[in-house]
Amino acid sequence: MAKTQKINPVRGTQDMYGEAEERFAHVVDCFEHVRRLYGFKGLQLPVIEPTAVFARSLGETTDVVSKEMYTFEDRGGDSITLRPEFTAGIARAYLSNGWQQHTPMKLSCHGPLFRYERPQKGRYRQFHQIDAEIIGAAEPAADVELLVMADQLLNELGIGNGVTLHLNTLGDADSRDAWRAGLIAYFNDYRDALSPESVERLEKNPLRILDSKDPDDRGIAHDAPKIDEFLSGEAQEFFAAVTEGLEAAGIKPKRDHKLVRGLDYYRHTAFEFIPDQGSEQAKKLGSHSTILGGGRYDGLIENLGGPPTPAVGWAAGIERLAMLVDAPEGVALDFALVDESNLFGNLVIALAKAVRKFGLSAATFSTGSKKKRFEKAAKLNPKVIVICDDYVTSDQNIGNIRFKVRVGHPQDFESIASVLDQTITDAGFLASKDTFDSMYGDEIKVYPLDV
RNA sequence: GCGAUCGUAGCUCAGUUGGUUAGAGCGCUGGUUUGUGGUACCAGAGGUCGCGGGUUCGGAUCCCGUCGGUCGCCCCA
Repeated sequence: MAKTQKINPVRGTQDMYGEAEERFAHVVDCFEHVRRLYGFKGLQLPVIEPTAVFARSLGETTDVVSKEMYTFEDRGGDSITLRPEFTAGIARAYLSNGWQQHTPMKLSCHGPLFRYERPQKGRYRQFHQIDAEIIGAAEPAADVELLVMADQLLNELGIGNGVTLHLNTLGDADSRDAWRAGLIAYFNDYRDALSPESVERLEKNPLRILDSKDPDDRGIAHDAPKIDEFLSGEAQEFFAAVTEGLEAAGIKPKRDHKLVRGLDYYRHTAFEFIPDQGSEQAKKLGSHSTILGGGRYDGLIENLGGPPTPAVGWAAGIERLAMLVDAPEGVALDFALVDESNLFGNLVIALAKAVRKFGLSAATFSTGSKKKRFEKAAKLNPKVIVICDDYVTSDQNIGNIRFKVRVGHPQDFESIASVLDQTITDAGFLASKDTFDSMYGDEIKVYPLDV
């Protein structure tokens, strides 16, 4: 038969297994824990949305919308898009369901997102984020709560050290527009000195010149007008309140005048948690090392046709966080049941079921040579290996099962001994502890109740 | 969309200036052995050297193309 061609995964997707999967799951578990501590409700949202949800909210001209979305027509002719981010879908759900009645709402979710980009380190076409939002809260305290929560999350993940909160304000709509105009005027004078990319940005997204990686651009950007020169009194007060709130929580942000956000709907607070240069964390990540970012998006829900509604939120890439997290300690298997029984074919099944009823994990090994069975069991490093061996005694009706307790976990010996005793009885056998005396070799004779 | 780099067994890789039947470790299968077993030893299976062309007496090795991975630019978490 001709060899069929190997099927490759879709570019930018990954199959997670083993340690990678455990790290990923650990990040999600930790997030679920922390968001509950702050009273955020969970959300499950569709992965597909009408294309308009993103086109309207993110801005038609952004790269995300113009060239990075997975958009297709379904069989009914509707334009459908695989969500490239969470915020817009959350806003849509808020409007679809009339959740105005519940404001302010503290919401969280996590799951896959899709962007048609060139994959590289820490960046995939199907990627995953955790996300937290507060909708319907105009006060700076909401921004602060979100940031305090993010800070706690990073600390509980064990990656808080070496990561700094970079904070900026984009002001209200008027401030932002004025700043933007000021930046365009400033950079226009340096047009010839700017990198080609930045000249293009001058047209499309002048704020982005500020965080250009080009050394020449950086020099020019250094003296660019700062948002502070354009902030309205109200915007200043708002930002001051956020800063003071963070101080009260013991968080020291770094004011970053060059921090902007890519998407159009951001107002006021903008922030990113970024690993310090040269830190261990920074080395593990690729070129773009922001691990958690967000801000206030008071204009978004209105863009989607809803009433003016203030909102703040952040999102973090799970893959990126997972790269930084120490691998969680594997949960050791409690019981490995090696089937060497000839008399009782289903012995290990009964024993395993009984063990699990105690809330202990059990795995059975019934295939391959007897040596292989044992080796496979031993490799999992279980707390105890039970060899279900038997032999016929003189009266032809009695089996004998040997138990061996591993040396690696002697501290568990007592509890395991008692569980074994009970388990064996539950499984329909009589245990006699005659020889169950030492930590090492340790046999129990077990007599089936009913053979 | 642009740039760099890599592509040899299931996995991680070695293959020297192109030269006889392409190697190792791990894993897998079987066996021997060690006082009751995770060890050690032996053996076996598994590769059209990403794919297609070219140069050559001869290509895993050189050239071109193509596909795929990785990293970077753009953008973003």
